[in-house]
Amino acid sequence: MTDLCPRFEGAMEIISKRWVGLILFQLLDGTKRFSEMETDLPISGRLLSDRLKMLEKEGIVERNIYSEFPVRIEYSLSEKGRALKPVIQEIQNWANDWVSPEHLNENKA
Amino acid sequence: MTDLCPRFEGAMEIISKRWVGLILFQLLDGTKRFSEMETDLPISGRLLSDRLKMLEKEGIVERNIYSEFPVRIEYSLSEKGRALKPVIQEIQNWANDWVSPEHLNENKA
DNA sequence: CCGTATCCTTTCTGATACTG
DNA sequence: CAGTATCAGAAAGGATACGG
Repeated sequence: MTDLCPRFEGAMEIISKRWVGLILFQLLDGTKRFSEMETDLPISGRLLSDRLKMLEKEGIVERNIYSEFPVRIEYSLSEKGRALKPVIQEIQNWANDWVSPEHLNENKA
Repeated sequence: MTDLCPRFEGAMEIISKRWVGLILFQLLDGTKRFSEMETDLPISGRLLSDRLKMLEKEGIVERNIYSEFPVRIEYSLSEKGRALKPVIQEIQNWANDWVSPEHLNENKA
């Protein structure tokens, strides 16, 4: 079993991780700081931290530290991350065509 | 918090559900029977059943029953489901460019 | 063949509290 | 500000057995 396409599976494993889509969506808009992201996303700091670490490990997100005072840390997309733009774009297109804004929180069968 | 884009969030909630990507990938290839999918996917029958039911509820997958003998049941994509083809395609493109086939099972920090 | 029901284990999430 | 540690509850996942 399981041999659809190893690369595709690998990609899905990253992208389909919960919250990753929203994080990417946000970072495509530009560099962000931790607290900004935490404010704009519906997740706790711990989860955001987990995901950013994971995405950094995957080479999708870059973490830049500016030794000013106070220290500033910014997150942005790497080239690999920016390459996901078409994916996010297509999801957005599909969402516009097929998903109603009220959809959220309706999926408890 | 949370107001990136309700539609996008709704879309991500469906698409990023674990295994959904692989299921869509498979169905884009054509109509499939339950046992075929179970054989080709790395998930148990219970999960496959759950996901198909969810996708059917979302109007993405169609379930067709042919009253032959023995009864034959086939799954295929609805128009809404086929509209996801560009998304899957872009993920595939990204995977080809950026994901190594060995990637699987490396994400346990 | 095509599932559903149940049980049990693993993983994921979120709240809270605490460092540099 | 930018996280990490811990802990408990929720959700997801797999195995198995059974029904149409």
